Amino acid sequence: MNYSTSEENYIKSIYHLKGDVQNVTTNELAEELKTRPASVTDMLKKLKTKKLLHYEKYQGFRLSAEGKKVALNIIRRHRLWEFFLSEKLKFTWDEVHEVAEELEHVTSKKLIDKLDEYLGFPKFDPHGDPIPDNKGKMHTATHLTISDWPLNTPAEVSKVSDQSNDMLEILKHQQISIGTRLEVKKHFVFDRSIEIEINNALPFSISEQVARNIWVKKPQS
Amino acid sequence: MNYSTSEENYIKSIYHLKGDVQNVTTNELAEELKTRPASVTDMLKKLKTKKLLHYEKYQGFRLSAEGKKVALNIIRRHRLWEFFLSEKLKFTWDEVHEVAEELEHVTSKKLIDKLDEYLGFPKFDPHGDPIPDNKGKMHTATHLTISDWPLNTPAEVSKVSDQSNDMLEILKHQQISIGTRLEVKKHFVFDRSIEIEINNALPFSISEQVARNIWVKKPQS
DNA sequence: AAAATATTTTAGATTTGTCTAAATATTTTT
DNA sequence: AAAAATATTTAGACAAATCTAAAATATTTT
Repeated sequence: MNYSTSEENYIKSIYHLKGDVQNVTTNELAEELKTRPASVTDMLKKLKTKKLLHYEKYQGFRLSAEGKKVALNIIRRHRLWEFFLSEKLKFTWDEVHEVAEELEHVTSKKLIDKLDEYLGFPKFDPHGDPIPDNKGKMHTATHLTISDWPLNTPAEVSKVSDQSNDMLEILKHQQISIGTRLEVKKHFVFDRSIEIEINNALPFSISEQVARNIWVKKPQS
Repeated sequence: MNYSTSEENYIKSIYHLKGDVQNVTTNELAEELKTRPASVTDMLKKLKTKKLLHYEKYQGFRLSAEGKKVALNIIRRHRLWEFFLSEKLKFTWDEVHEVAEELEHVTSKKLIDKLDEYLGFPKFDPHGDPIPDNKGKMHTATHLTISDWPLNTPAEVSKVSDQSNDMLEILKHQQISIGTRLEVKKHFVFDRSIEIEINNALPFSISEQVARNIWVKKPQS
């Protein structure tokens, strides 16, 4: 089933406001979409007949199972495009959203699955938000290894899986420890090594083996 | 200035039918766009007020300078996306058009210029059609592939792009080589295969894949 | 529990892009 | 050059998505 750009934007906004658990009110959604409550009511009646949401007059509404599926699919498209724009076309993190708002409405499933593959099945977009896979599953983890962390996005080291002396030797040498703040600057395709930057110092690279063992999360503040 | 998807499709079709030299008729355009003549008239009035074309009642219409600029921009977007889909996402040549029809309407100039750069400023799309640069300039090569050569017009083979053994086997079999004179007699819509005639002998057909690799020019004399 | 206030829905209008059917203009045929 | 055929435009309608203003319903306050 395909939906219009407008229908997709309503679905997406409902999901962003409350997921599929809580009821959303007409005014809230009007505010979010920068439209009028009357327009919201009109569209909701339409989405109800399409069984994308549960809706009782004056009682607010909530996404149905099908509605959630549709929402996750739109979010998948949006975030994959954001990743592409940032990683491949070198847009800065603050420029990607607007363009992705347009690209997300191109509905070819094949396009999105191939794009996903081309990008290496990324798990998070440049803002650190998780990207649903082609079955709608998302990594809820806020912890990732450096290898999966988005480029140019602040990170804080939270864990090191391999505690061997050999690993610790490298960490000590590079002055990396729990709590260290860093950013990933570059992914090298050839050997999947990674360049990181700490405290605005000169970036340096680490091998994939090392990167896969260093876990990071969004910094506290 | 931004135009709606529908307006863009009209502009693009006019350009495809006649460029900006000849007048296009209402029925031709209705046929091309799979719509009704009345709808064409409606849209043309609108495009006239936007100064994208010259239009006199009952006299047909032609793109204005501004209209041509818009058309070339849409074609640029379309062909860059086709190149991307084919080169990066590994779509086959026959799958790219449909998806590009959607992507071409995403209007961010920055997106397209960065995509162009990322792709290495390609000059031709996967079908061999030239891609306008960001100033609207296209490689207007006097050399064309057999697929683009006009019907019943003398041509001389100037180049063969694919020099693989498999390609050369076909050329040898059909007795085609650099300098061979031929005429294109027919285009088959179904598989875009092409019928050619050499030395007034019995015409025979070649596939699109082969035709796209054989370049021709006007014979010397 | 009634009044006041806030929220939501309905009724009716508007814009864009499309359509059918009828009217008008142009071109071709006789 | 008139009739017939063809092409184009106009008139009026419709669906989608939106809006304003008014009515209906729900919630909060007194």
